[in-house]
This record gives sequence, structure tokens and C-alpha cells, in this order.
Amino acid sequence: MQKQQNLSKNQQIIFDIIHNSSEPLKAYSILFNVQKKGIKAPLQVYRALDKLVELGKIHKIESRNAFIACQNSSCQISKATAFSICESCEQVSEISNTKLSKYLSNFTDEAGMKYNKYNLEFFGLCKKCKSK
Amino acid sequence: MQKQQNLSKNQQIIFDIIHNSSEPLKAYSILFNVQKKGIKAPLQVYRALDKLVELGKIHKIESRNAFIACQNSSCQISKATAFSICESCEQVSEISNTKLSKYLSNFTDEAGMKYNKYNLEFFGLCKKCKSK
DNA sequence: TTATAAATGTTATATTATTACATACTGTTA
DNA sequence: TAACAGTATGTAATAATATAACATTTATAA
Repeated sequence: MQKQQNLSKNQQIIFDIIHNSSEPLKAYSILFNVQKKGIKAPLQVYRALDKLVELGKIHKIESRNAFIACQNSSCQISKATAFSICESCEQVSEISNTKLSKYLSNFTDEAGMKYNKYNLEFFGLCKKCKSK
Repeated sequence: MQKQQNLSKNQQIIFDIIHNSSEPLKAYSILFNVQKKGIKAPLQVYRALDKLVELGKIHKIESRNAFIACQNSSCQISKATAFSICESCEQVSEISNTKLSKYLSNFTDEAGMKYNKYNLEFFGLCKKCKSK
């Protein structure tokens, strides 16, 4: 329940739920979970999610429309993200690999373009599911 | 309008529209475009899209919920995809860079896991937008 | 030719996300 | 402290994206 400075009430409530979850959470499942705390409308959830993403406290898993807490203490702003996703159990982990992030941050395309931001999603079977 | 063998009627109609588009297309914009051709329901579009993705003829740009034709002739099955996305004009290009794809296909995480599939989206400003 | 898989058609509905507008809170600075 | 600006909240309505369920047809191949 680690208290985060400078989050607003709704932002804190929603961050806590995501942070305490062992799996990525979808917006409407978050909504369902926070209705007892007085957050009643989708927009209240989406606004907090937007802000938390902007702050780098959470990331959106684009292929799943779901959100996880940032697992990478150094990632203040989420402009360089990488995840592994198990296609069987849907477990998601954030990858923090210095070589990978350096490689991608320095990547230059055929036209000489560099990019200030990327998102990478790996898919496969996690250890548990592979051994089944 | 290049005729593709072994696509069904709806698949062919929808592939042609995506293939001839200069920008990624969203499912409901495709639907709107094909209503004159007798495709009336979202599901008809989504089914064709699913199949085309499975065949590697098109790719889904996850962060945009939109679809583009595969620009990489060698990419039969879309299990290793990379795109550059302009955050200003929303132009999207598929990146086919052998070094990058080798690097990512061989990537091994801290736990020794390899992945059989990935999707990478780079964000930035395209040449045109940068020079504005 | 018959049976199996793939594709289609149709209606309804589920899920994800935003617009628009009114109000309240928080932190500055005059 | 008053006035202001910026951020956050509340609420209702609706837009945009995607799937379930079921009936039927077409293509393929044994």
C-alpha cells in the first residue's frame, strides 16, 4: 500500500489497486473494484489511468488493453517499455534489460530516423505454462 | 488491386481496401467503406481482419487499433513485427531491418526465456513533421 | 457424394473509451 | 487573504471497438 507522494485521491486509489494486483487490470474491472470507494464512472477511472501512465507509475499493455504497475524503479516516464506476455496464462512481466533498452533507444531506421519512445511486447509461454 | 490467391471474397475485399490505403485503417472505417459491396456487419469485417492477420497479409497497430498491409514481402506469418509511428501525422511504416529482427528474435530474458513472437512500436516525428 | 472445415449472414450485446459541461480543490502570487 | 491558474472531480450521455450466439452456405477433399 506504499503511499505515493503527489498523487490525487482517485489516482492513489487506482494506483494501489493496480500495484497490488498480480495481473494486468482492465479499466472496467478497476471500475468495478473501486465502486465501493465512491468512484462510479468510467471517466474517473480513465482520467486517473491517463495521469498514472503519463507519470510512468503504470503502463498500458496495448495488446491487452490492460494496465500494470511499473516494475522498474528507474522508469520515471514511460517512454521505453518492454514486456513479456504469456499467451497461455496471460501473465505479464516488465523487462528491464539495459542492453535491450540501449539497443532500442539507439535504433536508427533506414532513413536515419531515431525515435524518442518505443513499446515492445514479447509473446510466448512462461516457464510454468511451458512445463505443462 | 493485385489479386491474392486463396483469399475468400470478404477477405479479398477488405485486404484490397487496406492495401490501397496510405494510412492505417480502423475496423469501422473499413466497414463504412465496404457497405456498398454488401458487407454490412462489424463481425464480417472483424472476421476477415482476424484471418488476414493470421495469414500475415496485414498487421494490427495495437496502440492505434488500426490495420495496415504487410509491407514486408518476406513476412508470411506476422510473428515478428516492428513499426514506426509518427505522433503528429499518425503515419505508420513497417520496419524491416534484419539486424533488429535478429536481435529481437534471439533476445533472451534474465530467466533464460526466449519468445517466439514480438511486436515493437516506435514513436516519434516523421521527417515531414519534424521539419515543420 | 458426402462429410468436414471454412466462410458468410444476421441480430444482439459486451467492452473499451471519449465528449461535454458543471463544480471543487490546490497552490501560487499580488 | 483574494484572486487566479492549473489540476482534479462528478455526472450523464454517447461514441468507438469488439464479440457471442446461432443459422446457413460454400469450398475442399476423402
